[in-house]
Amino acid sequence: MQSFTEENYLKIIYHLAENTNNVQTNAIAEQMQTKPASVTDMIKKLADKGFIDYVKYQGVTMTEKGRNAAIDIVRKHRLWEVFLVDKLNFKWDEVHDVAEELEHIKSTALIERLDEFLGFPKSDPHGDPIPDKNGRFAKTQFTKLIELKIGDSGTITGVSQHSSAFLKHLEKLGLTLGKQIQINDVTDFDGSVEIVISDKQINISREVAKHILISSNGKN
Amino acid sequence: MQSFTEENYLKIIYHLAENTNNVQTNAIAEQMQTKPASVTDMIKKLADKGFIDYVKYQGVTMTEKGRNAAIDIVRKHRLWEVFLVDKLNFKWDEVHDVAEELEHIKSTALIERLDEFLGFPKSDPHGDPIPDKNGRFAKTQFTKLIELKIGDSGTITGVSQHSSAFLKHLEKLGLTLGKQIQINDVTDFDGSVEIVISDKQINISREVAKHILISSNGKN
DNA sequence: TTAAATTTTTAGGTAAATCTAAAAAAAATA
DNA sequence: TATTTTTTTTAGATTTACCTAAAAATTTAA
Ligand SMILES: [Mn+2]
Ligand SMILES: [Mn+2]
Ligand SMILES: [Mn+2]
Ligand SMILES: [Mn+2]
Repeated sequence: MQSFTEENYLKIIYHLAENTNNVQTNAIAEQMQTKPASVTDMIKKLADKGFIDYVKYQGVTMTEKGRNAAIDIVRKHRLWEVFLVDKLNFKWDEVHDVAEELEHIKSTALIERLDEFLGFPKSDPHGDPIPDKNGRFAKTQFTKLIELKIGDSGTITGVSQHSSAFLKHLEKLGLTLGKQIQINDVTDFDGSVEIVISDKQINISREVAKHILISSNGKN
Repeated sequence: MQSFTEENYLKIIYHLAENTNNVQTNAIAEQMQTKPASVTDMIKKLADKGFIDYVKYQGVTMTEKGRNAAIDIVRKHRLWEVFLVDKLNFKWDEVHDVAEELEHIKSTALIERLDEFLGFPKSDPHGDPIPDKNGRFAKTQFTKLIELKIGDSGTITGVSQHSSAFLKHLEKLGLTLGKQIQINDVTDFDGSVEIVISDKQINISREVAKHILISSNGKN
């Protein structure tokens, strides 16, 4: 069994590995809010334990064992987030920090029964997929709102930024999961996007549009 | 905020202080499954932080601050136990170890909403009282079954031993919370007790009888 | 009330996870 | 290609929570 710290490293390396092949020391340090020297120490340890492959100066890649361990933590994180929102009436912007703690509770029985209690949810309050107990989950194929063209429409099915400030902002604009949107116009001046949502026309900044994930109507 | 280790020390000192005025170093070491020398280190630290009063060679006593901190942990532990039994269908002998981890999750909002979700329970699956959010709880006045005399009767309202082995044994004998019992006889030979429960007559060992808590009929 | 037993503390050390400062390697740029 | 910049690693410390062995204080018993 791994320490909390090891689990946090594994989860972060796993997420970084979704975008790059070789995960860099500095990238890990930034995510872990620690120093590169500390990361070097830890990745040696994780490599010794067989969670990652590590070649000096070349960054790290996850092994099968490491990926499984990381997915297990992600599963727990997302299930707890569903619990907090569905059962304890937390808002979607309030759950992340608590889930960061709850994800480290070690009990297979607990997480399986929680999964069942929640009705085996497929996605968390931010639209992210929840791996099943075998670590399997549908690889979601979303389009960023910013990439849509005028006239395109779709459903909000996820966000790629989990900060409380961002989520609260979306909430205020009515941009919540499941809502239908259509692109009306893209402003030349600042790249902001004019969309129609719930029969109202609103303008959202480029920065916001970058982090909203859309599934096109008709598919998915 | 305290570390997990500090919280565990506080909780154990709090429980030991229920039976003695000055809690001894060795008693803490035994409960913490650690060495007396380690305890000395930690109690100095807890004294520095104002959680306990400590005089060399005299043992420790809890301060108001320490008691409040400990009660808060006990509250969390017991609420999580209720959650596990009431919502996730754990048995009463399966919850303790998981609750030992969950009790350290730091979020006031979480525990208050959990309390509400559970319907503000007054006692946990083992009959122990749950402090409210201000740390107040009814001091339960139970009698040990072993202390009852022939002919006495009452209701099982608690246990003073939380090991899985003991609780499973009680379950098998049908000795669960809320059950009515009456003392039929006490065996001279081994001190075992013959009781009537659910219209059946069974014999329980002295050791078992010591750890079952009864509230007399009529009161409580 | 001295001697023996028990309890508690001190002294000195270890392992995990962090840090700073400086050296080494790799990548980018001129 | 040589130089500069960036990335990564090493070396050496620090902090927390432990440990063992030995000394000191307290309690119990003779
Ligand atoms: Mn999250
Ligand atoms: Mn999430
Ligand atoms: Mn318990
Ligand atoms: Mn309990």
